[in-house]
Amino acid sequence: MEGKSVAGRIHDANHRLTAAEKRAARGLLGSYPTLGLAPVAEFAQQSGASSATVLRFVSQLGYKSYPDFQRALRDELEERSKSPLQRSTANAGKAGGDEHFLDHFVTQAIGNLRGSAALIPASEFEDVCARLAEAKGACYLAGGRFTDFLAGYLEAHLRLIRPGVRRLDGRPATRGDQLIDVKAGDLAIIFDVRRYDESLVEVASELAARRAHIVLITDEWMSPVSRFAKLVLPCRTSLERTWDANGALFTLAEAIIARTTELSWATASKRMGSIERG
Amino acid sequence: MEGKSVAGRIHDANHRLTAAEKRAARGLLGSYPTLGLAPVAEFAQQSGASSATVLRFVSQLGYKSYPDFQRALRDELEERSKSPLQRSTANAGKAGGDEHFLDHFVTQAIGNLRGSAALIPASEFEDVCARLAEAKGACYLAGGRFTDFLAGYLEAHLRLIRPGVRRLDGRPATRGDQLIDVKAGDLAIIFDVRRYDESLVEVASELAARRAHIVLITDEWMSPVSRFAKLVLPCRTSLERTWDANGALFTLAEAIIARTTELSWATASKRMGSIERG
DNA sequence: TCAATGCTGAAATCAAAAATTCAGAGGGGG
DNA sequence: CCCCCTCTGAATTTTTGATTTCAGCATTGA
Repeated sequence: MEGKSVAGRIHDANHRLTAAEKRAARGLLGSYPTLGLAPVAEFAQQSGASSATVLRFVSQLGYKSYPDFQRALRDELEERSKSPLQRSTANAGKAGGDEHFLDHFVTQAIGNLRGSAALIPASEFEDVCARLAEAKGACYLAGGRFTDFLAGYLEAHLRLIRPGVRRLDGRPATRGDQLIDVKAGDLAIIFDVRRYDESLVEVASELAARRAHIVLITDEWMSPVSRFAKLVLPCRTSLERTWDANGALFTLAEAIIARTTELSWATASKRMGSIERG
Repeated sequence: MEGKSVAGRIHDANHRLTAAEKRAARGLLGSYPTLGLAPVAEFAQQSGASSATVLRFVSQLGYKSYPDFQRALRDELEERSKSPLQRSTANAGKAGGDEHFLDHFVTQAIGNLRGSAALIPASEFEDVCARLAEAKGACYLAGGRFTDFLAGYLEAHLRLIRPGVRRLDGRPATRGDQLIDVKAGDLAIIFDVRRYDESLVEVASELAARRAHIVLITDEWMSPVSRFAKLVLPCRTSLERTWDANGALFTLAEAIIARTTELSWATASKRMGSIERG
């Protein structure tokens, strides 16, 4: 228990934590470790809890005082900058493989998330959500080889909060049928990332011809679909590996879901209620 | 002068500093920025100067108080951990709505990611990837209402790197057919999050009866499937909103894909190559 | 529905750290 | 060699922030 990292202790104590204490934990993990180095009052305010709760949280972690906890954070920080690579050899218990893989991967994913948030103008994001919330006309969804699952995920949620949601599947044979009802002003959300899908360009061009309002969710290298899109939301996906990471697109989809729900709460909540019961 | 880094200010002010103040500067630079985040007394002791000198030093740098100086250090630290492409776009917005929604959402998602990394033992993660890479026996995938798309995403990638990957769909009618070939030692990966899917428990129990090795990817509240699982990878999903966020599960899936690819590179790369060409 | 338990944050208390003061040390110039 | 000026850190004061307390609130279980 003594020599454990702060993040590790949060893990251990997780089940003991009360609701407000978890808020504190989340806040800290969200901007780690800086928030913990701030005075209690600021920590409290930033994480949406009271000072008292933060103190209780820290004490749950096993520190006997707040300054004690801060010292632990500083030590960790110091440790990390001393030995960039070998830091968590401390808890390198038993598994033979690369202990840090998950940590390292998650760090990169976080970088992509932050990068994406910076890449996407707030106004465009808001615009998309507002259009979805208005629920005028239909909303079509499509994705490429892998991103089709993102489209599916988004569709499954949007169906709950508004009517007129359809997914376009990839089969060229049925494309005509699927697009036949598209009207001017309908919304279309297309996911497309590198190794871009040619058929999506065709779909997009068809949608554009029918005056649909196309939103493109893509990677930093920009799918060619952007040519037809009214709004483009680019995400960072880079990874020093075989594959790119689409986690940022996924989180963007979830953000859209959350924001749209919020914007259309009055109607969406009723709708969801009736679906529950039905 | 205002927006300058602390280290930069030290450089600029260097000639103005007295002997003892330089000792303080040297100490801070020596373990930057940690020492500056400590209380004055400790800073003083560690750097071999008195508290008063440290305070004078800080004031020379242009900060109006010690806490003010510490805040600058924390801000710097936070800034540094932010992504390569950053703030310029962040504050460029002009939309009327909730400017910070996406930023805020992303911050929470990051918290969930970090929390998940802390929650998942490296050994279990490695174990799952190693089993996948071995490619002995078949690998079944299943998910619930929303998480089915995660299962699909994982499946689409795993198919590229190893044989014997199947997805179990939700229809009870075909369940018998799907499970008929399950053999002892086969791998099964099940996704299940809150509002847990009852049918998944049944599937899991059937799989367990056939001695499959069940891996469960779930949220912090633990799907009841855990009863049958050999390995559980829990992720943080909490959000102060209507829905939980599954971004951490998604990223975990991507991490599994990346790690498994790495572990089985010799065989996987050939396989992927032939799929490309075929 | 109502008690009981436990969680929560506002306010009061208390401790610690930051700021200030000042006597004396050190060092350079006369 | 001595005086004067500047720098320095111990001691003191003041301010800030950590801790505790407690009344109200929510949640759970009967």
